[in-house]
Amino acid sequence: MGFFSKAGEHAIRAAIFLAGNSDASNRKVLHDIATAIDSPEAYTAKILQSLVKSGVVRSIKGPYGGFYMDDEQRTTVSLKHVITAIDGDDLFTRCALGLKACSGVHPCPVHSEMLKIREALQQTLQQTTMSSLINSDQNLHLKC
Amino acid sequence: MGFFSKAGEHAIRAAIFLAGNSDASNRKVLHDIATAIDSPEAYTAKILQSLVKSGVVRSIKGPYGGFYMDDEQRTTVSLKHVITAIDGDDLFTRCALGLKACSGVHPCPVHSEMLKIREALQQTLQQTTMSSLINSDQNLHLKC
DNA sequence: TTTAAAACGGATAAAAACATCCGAAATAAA
DNA sequence: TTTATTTCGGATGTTTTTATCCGTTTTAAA
Repeated sequence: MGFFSKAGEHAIRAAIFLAGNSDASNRKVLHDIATAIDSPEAYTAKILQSLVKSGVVRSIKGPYGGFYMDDEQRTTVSLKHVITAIDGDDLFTRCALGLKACSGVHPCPVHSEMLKIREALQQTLQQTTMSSLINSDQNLHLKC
Repeated sequence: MGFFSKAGEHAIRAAIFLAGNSDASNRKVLHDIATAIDSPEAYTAKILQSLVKSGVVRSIKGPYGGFYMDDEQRTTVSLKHVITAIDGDDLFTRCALGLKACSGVHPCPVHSEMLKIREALQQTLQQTTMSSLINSDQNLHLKC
């Protein structure tokens, strides 16, 4: 895979879609989200449930319910929040060679090289909030 | 997972071990490699076969045979060669959101952000040759 | 209060990644 | 030439990830 798992990719697309196309009084229903981001509906349901639990999006049950992202989440939630909610933090913490004991005091042969990349990635994902994404590009495309 | 698949992690450890502990007249046998890098033996066999096919290491069959890395490979082979031999180039080419049509002219919402990280990673992996690794650290530890 | 629409949660299924097994081919030494 | 040692390659098994299914819960409207 690339940087993220497939579930993580679905999650980011779903989060961006909700950031740009929903709010507390304009909820989106699972079917519409899955269609908009071109992801399998049932699997997207699971992923959205995880995002709700981790506070990335909100949901309301019953008729006229659905998923949405509120203004606070749009400004607070970063790509790092989204991806760690689904993939965990292996990308930021796991030794590139898979060594359990790898650390600053006991580094693997590629430790310092990878640390730089890792920190650049982490910083980019942290500073990329949902609002920064939807403001920088009003024509977000999330499928195909 | 982290940046690389588990197979990719095994592969890098194996390549570094052979770079630092073998040459054309000092081959290492599968069992010793697997032990040295703390990887499952049978699976390591498969991975080594891929590395042989892609020219990262060499092998000789029969008694007194084994795997090794020659001087040319030590200076030529980079971490990028090793990892692409096992994981392919998804890490360098796949859209972070999994969009098929993502590209410079039709970018996904995180295209430019991820491109920078991707290029930094690619450059780091390309310039990190096997010889640079074993020269910079004579006490490579590859297990635990 | 009944009905219908939606998310929720647990069970199951399919695909991919991870890993093992074993016979075949190569080859060095006895 | 026989034997033993090693990699090679195909088949198989296991685990994790990806994905689906379906009954339950919530809740708004009729």
